[in-house]
Amino acid sequence: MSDLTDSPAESRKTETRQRILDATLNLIHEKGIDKVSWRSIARAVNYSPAGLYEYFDNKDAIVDAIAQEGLGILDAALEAADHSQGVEERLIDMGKAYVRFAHGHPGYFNLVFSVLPSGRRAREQPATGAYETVRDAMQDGAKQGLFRTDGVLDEEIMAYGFWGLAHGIASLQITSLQGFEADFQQADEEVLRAYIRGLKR
Amino acid sequence: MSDLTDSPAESRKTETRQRILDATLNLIHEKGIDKVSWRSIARAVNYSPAGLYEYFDNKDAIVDAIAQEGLGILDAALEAADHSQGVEERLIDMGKAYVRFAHGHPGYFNLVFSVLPSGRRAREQPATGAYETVRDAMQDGAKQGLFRTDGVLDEEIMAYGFWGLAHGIASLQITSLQGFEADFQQADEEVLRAYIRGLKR
DNA sequence: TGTACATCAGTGAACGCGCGTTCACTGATGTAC
DNA sequence: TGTACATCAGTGAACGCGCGTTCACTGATGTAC
Repeated sequence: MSDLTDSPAESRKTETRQRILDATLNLIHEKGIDKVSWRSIARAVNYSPAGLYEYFDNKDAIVDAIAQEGLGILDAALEAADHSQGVEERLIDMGKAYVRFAHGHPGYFNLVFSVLPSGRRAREQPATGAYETVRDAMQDGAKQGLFRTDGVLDEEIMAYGFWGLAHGIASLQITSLQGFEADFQQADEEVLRAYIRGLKR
Repeated sequence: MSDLTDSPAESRKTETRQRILDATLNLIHEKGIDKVSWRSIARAVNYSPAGLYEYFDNKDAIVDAIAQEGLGILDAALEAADHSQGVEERLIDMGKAYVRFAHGHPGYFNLVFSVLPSGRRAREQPATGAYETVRDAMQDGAKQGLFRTDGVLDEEIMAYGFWGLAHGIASLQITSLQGFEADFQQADEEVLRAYIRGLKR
């Protein structure tokens, strides 16, 4: 993480920035993002509200930085899941990884994919990296002749649907279905497989 | 809407309640729910903040009432979409109706399906009525021998996946993909069909 | 090594603001006789 | 129909609170000579 060209002063600053980000993510987990105020962040890192301005210009800057971190984690998770043998297994693993990400980092997940509570739109094109990983796998499948290639149902749309399915079951699980007792892991695998089956020629 | 047994006084009260709900939904659309305060609702209906207490105990009560309305609309939309000939068409129509609901009523949609900004969980089991409409169609399909009936992939899981897919593409469209130029209607139909195809025996 | 000064990281008090809630109140409408 | 009273719908002022931001400040650390 620490850049070798950083002066000691710069790297201390970077560390503090990170401490602030970590504390804020914690607060988001605990209380929901709308209850997280500038002052509450300052309290969490034992600073005066004024002191925080040394590190960030405003709450949006902090939230944006956290969302970027979240995106990085998601990107990495999907890439890590992209190393199975066949195209189908790669896709299934990615779908599962997506859901696991939502469960493991609901704070990030909500931040990245919601209309932000501030009313601002979520980042411009969230998760483009992760999305491309999915689309690439779809393209591989199409190249191998695994999938239909109707005029309409191209790789882009196939990837869109897959992403939507993974996203949908993930967000249902962490919102409406939170607390439900069910073997979601198995159900998720089944429905992801069903979708892929439907793409085949 | 108005109950015939209501006294004039009671029905005036009901009307005012409705005016408050409508104004609040408007505010939610305009500014996002977290920016909607008790006082801003009062301002919107030209009441003093104190006057509102005649009609609702607090903001949560108002929001809950709106969420109930939203659920009613969604239930009705899915039921209305449930009148095509074959099971497959019924499902496709419902999926489209779901997405149309999200587009047409993003305020309701976010309210019903998000972790509420207040940090409260969304209502206990949102959209059970609408969900059951989907599951019933799945069951019909299974009864007719249209779908596989593996041990694992039962109607419940099929419905869960369908709901997740519709929910996922809907929420992507109104958040991350908002403003994108694409023929989502066609893409949605294709991916919904692909999923259903994957359920078939 | 010591001294003088500059920079840095952070403080504490203050500002004006919008919030939710309370309370005593008022003026209009409804009811009883 | 008129009068006396009760209820109703809503007001206005006040409360204490947490908020974001500013500003003059301080004490510690770093730098130059």
